[in-house]
Amino acid sequence: MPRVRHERFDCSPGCTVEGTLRYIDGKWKGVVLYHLFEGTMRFNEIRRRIPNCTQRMLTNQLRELETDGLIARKVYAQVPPKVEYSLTPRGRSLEPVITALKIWGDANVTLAPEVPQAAA
Amino acid sequence: MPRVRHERFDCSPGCTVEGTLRYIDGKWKGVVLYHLFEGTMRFNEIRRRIPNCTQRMLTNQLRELETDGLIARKVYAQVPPKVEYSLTPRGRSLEPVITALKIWGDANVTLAPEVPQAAA
DNA sequence: CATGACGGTATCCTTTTCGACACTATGTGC
DNA sequence: GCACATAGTGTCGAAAAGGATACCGTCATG
Repeated sequence: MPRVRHERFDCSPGCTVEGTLRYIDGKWKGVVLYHLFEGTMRFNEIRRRIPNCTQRMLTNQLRELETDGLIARKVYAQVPPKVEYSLTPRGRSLEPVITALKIWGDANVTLAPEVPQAAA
Repeated sequence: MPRVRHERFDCSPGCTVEGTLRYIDGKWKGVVLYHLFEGTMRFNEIRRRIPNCTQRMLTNQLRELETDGLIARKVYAQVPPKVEYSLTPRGRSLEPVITALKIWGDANVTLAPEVPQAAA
């Protein structure tokens, strides 16, 4: 999330591209959305799927996604807390975008590029 | 561009999504790519299309895109300098991604949300 | 009583991003 | 001699992103 989420996007025709990016930018938002496409999930369920993301960051990203109307947060008033996250229709409409990102990434992003894999 | 471009993307299946984002993230990269899909352009040509972007930032973004192998930079050894930017095949392969971002943005990103458009 | 699971907060700190502004070199035009 | 255009670079500083760590309340389990 940049300092100002979206101020004016009529500056030039490509600006809606940036506009979309502002929504899915953020270190873990892409992955979170990707996982939520599988279905509703509880907080720790998501957390386990993204081990490198700290609890605070996950909370942050989820809150922002919620604020942006991409995901819904449902709290159950139970004693061991239970919170479920799911995509809103708006969030689900991002599926082609995430899919495009994943396809390109699978083809072009080298996994762990700098790691010399047990450089003997 | 986050602090580390891509360290390991094998952490979870959605990570290539983030991987792709790391390439097109950066305040103006999306727009720059978008404009370059139209064809080769000179520095100030791009600059004029993205008025809100400062010269330094544009140079930055172009350098990063070049480093990532998405665009090519051709310098003509002329006295009034002339530099042309164009997409590499790799950069061009991002077209479906940018297109998906633009489609979603056109449909979902409100232009200038806080501006009450001549609120009388 | 201590520990763990759940779903978070609060605080602190470092790194990154990005904007503003000035400065560069060279040739042309006035 | 001065300004202008091109395509930058350098430096500074503020703000934001993001990581580390500790803490919260409640209930169940051992």
